[in-house]
Amino acid sequence: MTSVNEAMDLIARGADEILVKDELKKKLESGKPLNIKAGFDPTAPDLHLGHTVLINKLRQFQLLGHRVIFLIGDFTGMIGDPSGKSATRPPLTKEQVKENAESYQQQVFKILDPELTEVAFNSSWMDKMNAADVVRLASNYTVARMLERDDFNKRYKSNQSIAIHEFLYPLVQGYDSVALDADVELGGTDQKFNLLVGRQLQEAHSKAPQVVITMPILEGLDGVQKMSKSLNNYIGIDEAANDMFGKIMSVSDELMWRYFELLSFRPMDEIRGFKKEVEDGANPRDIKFKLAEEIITRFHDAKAADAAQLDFINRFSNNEIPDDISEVEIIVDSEGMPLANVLKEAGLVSSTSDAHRMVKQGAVKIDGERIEDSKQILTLDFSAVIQVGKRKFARVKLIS
RNA sequence: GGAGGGGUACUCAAGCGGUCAACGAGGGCAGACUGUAAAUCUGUUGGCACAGCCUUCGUAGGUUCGAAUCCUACCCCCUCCA
Repeated sequence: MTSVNEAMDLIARGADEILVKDELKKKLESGKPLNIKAGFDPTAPDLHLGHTVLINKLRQFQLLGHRVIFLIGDFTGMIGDPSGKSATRPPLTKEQVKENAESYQQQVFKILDPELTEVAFNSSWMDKMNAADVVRLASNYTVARMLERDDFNKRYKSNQSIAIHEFLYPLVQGYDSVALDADVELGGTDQKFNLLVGRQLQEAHSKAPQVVITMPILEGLDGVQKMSKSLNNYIGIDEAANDMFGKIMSVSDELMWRYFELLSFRPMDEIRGFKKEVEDGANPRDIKFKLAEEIITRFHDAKAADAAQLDFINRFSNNEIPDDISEVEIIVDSEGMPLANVLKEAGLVSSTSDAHRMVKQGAVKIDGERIEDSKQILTLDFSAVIQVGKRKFARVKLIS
């Protein structure tokens, strides 16, 4: 049985803020399993490691014996989170929401224990509200306090429009905490305001206010901007083991420690030990191997992790051609085809112009030999491994 | 409703009749060096039948031998006044 202090340490790991710490301690001391709430948008559930920072924290609560409520904001989805000023989203159909929710669970249960997770939809109580209920809910909060929120504030000051219904978003999210009897709610740092509204509404309903825990936004592979799909600096949890391995290895040494803190389940003491090893001269690469191995084991399995590591060493340390490369057959006529076009057809470059550039820069190899002429004609009997840059390979065969 | 400013490639940002496929910076990609780290240096960054040609500068027209640059209309954004 973990002590309350040990539990506090585990919960605090990587967290940005815990409001209010003493309240959390008291809740933990009660010895009762707590309701841990986290809300998710019902949109495209394509999770990457950045999202898992929060889910990892939920998992830690489960390990401590608490109950996680995975809340799908299907009702709030209709409003659209005004955080940041995104354009209005088209409302999702019931079927889409259901589909997304299922896909979510599938991905999330790679980390969470399904036995200790309750999935909830906020439409199940919001749909029952009538206009009078909504007015009553709205009476619990003031315009002045709404305008404290940073993005509302900016928009208000710069004379940009704020639709009234946008004020309802934090209120509904907060009401979810009332409906669920949440003891703790987790969210990203950008959710701080919304999470705090939950506290206020719980008090207005004569309930104990929830503890709010904000988790930092994980930096992407570049180490500067937040991990996101649109910035293409992410590691998706569905990615192939080899790709995951390579991407984790490309993380800078500095960022590696942050990934350890937020993505690894190793005890902090062990991680501090790794840090010491590196300071004493160990190759950071070998420590990074451990991080990659742990994460790939989580989303694939130990065997895949080992194979990925072996592949990585062969490919990049020993400069070998990987053996799982794709095979491409290209149909040509008797005249053959210029190399540049073959590269394009094989999907190794985006255009023939790009192909010419790559060859000029010495990035193209055929069976390991650097090529200098991008216009050379490849004929029907051609069959070889073509490489572009460090990581693009294809076994190319010309057929008629 | 009135006055002014602006829309340029992935982003920011020059250019304001030919020398502009469009300066510069960031980002991306590639090469060197490495541990596919960081830092650094170099090259590259619209397309194609690639020493040449074709299409790009909010949209549509027009002037001109020639327009991102001038004119007209339209769309969108911003600032100030009411």
